[in-house]
This record gives sequence, structure tokens and C-alpha cells, in this order.
Amino acid sequence: MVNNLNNDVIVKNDPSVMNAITIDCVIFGFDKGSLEVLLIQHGEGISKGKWGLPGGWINKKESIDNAAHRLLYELTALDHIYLEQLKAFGNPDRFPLRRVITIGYYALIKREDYSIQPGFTASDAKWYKINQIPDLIYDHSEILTYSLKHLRDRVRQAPIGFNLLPEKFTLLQLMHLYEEILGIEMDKSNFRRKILHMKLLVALDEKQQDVSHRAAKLYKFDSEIYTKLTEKGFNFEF
Amino acid sequence: MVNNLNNDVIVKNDPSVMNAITIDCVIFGFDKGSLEVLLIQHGEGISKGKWGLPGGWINKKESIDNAAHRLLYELTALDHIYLEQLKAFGNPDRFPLRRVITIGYYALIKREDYSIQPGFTASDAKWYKINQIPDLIYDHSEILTYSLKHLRDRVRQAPIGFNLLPEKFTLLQLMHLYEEILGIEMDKSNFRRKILHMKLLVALDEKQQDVSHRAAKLYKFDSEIYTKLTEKGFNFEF
DNA sequence: ACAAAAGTGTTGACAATACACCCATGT
DNA sequence: ACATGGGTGTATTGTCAACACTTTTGT
Repeated sequence: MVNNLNNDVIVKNDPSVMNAITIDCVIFGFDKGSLEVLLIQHGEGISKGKWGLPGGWINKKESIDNAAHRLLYELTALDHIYLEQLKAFGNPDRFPLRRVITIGYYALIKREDYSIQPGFTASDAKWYKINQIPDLIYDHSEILTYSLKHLRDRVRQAPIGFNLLPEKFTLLQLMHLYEEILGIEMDKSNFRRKILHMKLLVALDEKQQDVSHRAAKLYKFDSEIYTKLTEKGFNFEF
Repeated sequence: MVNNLNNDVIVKNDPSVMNAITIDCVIFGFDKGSLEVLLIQHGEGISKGKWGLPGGWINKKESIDNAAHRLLYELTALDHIYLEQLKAFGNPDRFPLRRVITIGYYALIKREDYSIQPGFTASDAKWYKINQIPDLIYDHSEILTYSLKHLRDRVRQAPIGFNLLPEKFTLLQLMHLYEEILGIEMDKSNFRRKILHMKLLVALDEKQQDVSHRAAKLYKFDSEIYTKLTEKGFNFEF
């Protein structure tokens, strides 16, 4: 399932597919305090053995957003994923065989909802910590760098970080997420005040289980509240 | 010069050109207190007489950014323009004849540097005030709406508004620009304090000429200062 | 003198930061 | 009892918005 997404395996002549445009996805996850990216190893073709971003071709009859969702579903078996277009990457020589422009997307997924199925044949899929990324094929490093920068900007201006966490989370987990993504240290007390003051979180009647210290209260993000607040002019900012 | 940019005139079979991807540019200008967009009227083809965004095809050997710059130069004869990619638009039926994906760009130009040359034959190019836009071909309204939203976001987070003003401007001109783009009213005194406090502007030893009231001091934007400040962690924000 | 816009000063409300401290719980 | 993280309180400083006021200049 994974390896049919290697977009250099075959130069497509399938007429139901656009043959000069691909989609590449940067899929972010968050696990044990680290921001990670899902990479796949190409099993065949000119870049056999090398790692790259999961991607694929666009069908003639689907929108590009649809194509991205479809590819993501084919890869992770996850639906209703947070997904946004980054931008198009179009250096004339980015793809060695011929001129192919790619449209970058990035997705945020809850790691708890997803377990990797290793691909067929020689292909492999693996999570890499953001500071331990191997050399990538084509211009995929550039795409990844761009998406990381974009994520850092976005996460400050819209409440999208929640998409990386489980449904229920503690305030400190949320803070650690921000610290990891932004690469800064934050003050516990001030973070609590700020995030609670926004009233985007719903406090649950539940606490952490099986922790070797005082259990923290669990919260969840309420996107309805957020929608209502933005309509009133509220602006998320970190 | 203008009408060869109408991207529906001929379905290109030229092998030196990518034939399933175009570029469309939203070109913003600012004149007499109004935000405006440059539109062109198609002279031939299926959408003859209709207005749309200037756009064109991508040469096989040029990057997409280059293509956008080239098209912009061909259209406005202006060089060194502020230009940024918006995103790709790819609904399967956005273009009536066949599947074409377009990459949107937006540009900010100083109206004083530019005077429209009317196109050949029946084509025309014209500035439209942002709230008097006619019906546009294809999905160009969507692209314009998106770029306007994007401009409003961007202008708050980076000092790009200056690209719409003359080299030398007064603080009130700058404020009116922000008011027009953001659609809000601002306080003169607070605006001055805020913008001067950022120390991005250089006060010139010059004043307005030929005004029938007290002449205001002229300022210019110094992008070097901005670069240095951002390196130190400064963050433009409005 | 007065209109029109330039430019300054003051205030109160509120948010950001730093930091000290107490609380609950498992080992 | 102590380590670990959960959670509260406070004092200081800075920023934002509202608005009243003075200055300059052309007519």
C-alpha cells in the first residue's frame, strides 16, 4: 500500500492521471515529546533505497485537495485528517527524468490513532524525529524545511496544534508540544493562564491515569467554541 | 503585449511549454486611498469580452517563480516587483476545455512607477477598485478572494504594505493604506507611536510639497534594518 | 481667523513576564 | 521523606486604546 506512492517508480502514461504534477505530503506526528515526520523508502526505480516524502499522482477527475486526502488515506488509513496545502514547488530540474511540478501538502495526525503498516516488497515507512532526518530525494528536504517553517508560523496563529495530540490531554502536554514545535522554553504558570484565558478548552471530569505523580486534569479542544469566537473577532495568538 | 497572456486564447501545443499548468497573477495597486487590482479583458477565444486575472503558461525550462516574474514583466514592464506565491488552484472543472491547474501569485506594485499600456486588438487592461470587481472568468473570483484574505493576513505580519506606496510617504498615507486593506479605522496617535516604535522607518529631511495644510514629514522604509531586527528575533505585528 | 491636517501627552485597562510558593501522589 | 510534576498567587513592566490637546501652514 505504501510503495505505490513512490512517485518515481514509473513515469505514468495512464491517461486518467495528470502526468506533469504530483502531490507530496509532509505528515507530522508528535510522540513522547518529539515532533516527527513520516517518510517512506523507495523500493524501486531510480531512487531505490532512498527516503522521501510520501506522494503520488493526481487523478484527472479529482480536485487537488481530494487527491491529497485520498493519498493520505491510502497511506495512513486515516480519515478526517487536518490537511492544508503548502504551495507548489516547481524548479525545472527538481525531478531528474523530466519536468514535474509538485504541490506540497502538510498534515497533522494523532499518533495514537495510527500504526504504521510496513509497505510491500522493499518499501518501508518510518517516523523520523525532526532533527534526525536523513538525506531526502529530489527537493524533498526543501519541501520539508518549508513546511516546518510554515508549521511554526501557523501554530502561533491558529489552534491547530491540538491535531497532533490525543483527544484528551493535559495542559503541560500541550505546552510541551508548543515548546517542541517552536523550539523555545515556556513558563508553566503563564502558559496555563494564557491558554485557559482564551476559553477554547473544555475541562473534563477526568484525570491522568497511571502516572507516578499527582495526576493532572484532562482537557479537550472545542472547535465549535473556536468558530464562534472567531466570528466575534477573536484572534488566536501565541 | 497584454493579450498574449489570456490563457484561454489557444490551447497550447507548444512543446516548450507545460500544457496542464498555468500561472495567474493578482496584481495589487494603491491609488488615491483605494486598493485596486489589475484585470485584463480577453480579446479572443471562449471568454471573449470577459475580465480575468492576467496569467500565462510556464516554459519548460524556467522555475515557476521565474515564470511569474517573466509574465509580470511582460505585462507591466516592471522589474524587481514584490511577488509571492499564493497556492495552487486545482478543481477538476475550473477550466472548461480540459484539466488545467493554475498556480496563483500575488504582486504589490507602486502605481507611480507604472502606467498601463492598453493591449492590442480588443484586449484591455484596467485597474479595478477592490469593491467594484466585475464577474471574472473561470475560478478567478475565488483566486482573488483568497489573495485578498491572504494579503490582509500578510500585511499584519510582515512589512509588505510599503511595496504599494511611493518610496517616500507620510505616516498618514501609511495608516490610510492599512485602513483600506484591513477595512478598519485606526487612531492617528496610536498608529504613529506603534510604527515609529518599531524603528523600521527612516525619517527624511523632507516634507510634503504643495499641500494646502501643514506639510507632513516624509519617511521611507528601510529593509536592511528590518532584516537585522528579524535576525534578533523582532516580529512585525499589526 | 479659521480650516485642515500634523503631531504630542495623559490616562486607565489589561496582558506579558518572572518568579516564589504550596499541593497531591507514587516510590 | 523526597522527587516529580500539578497548580496558585503576585509584583512589575509594558502595550493598547481612547481621547483631549497643541502646532503649523495655506487660504
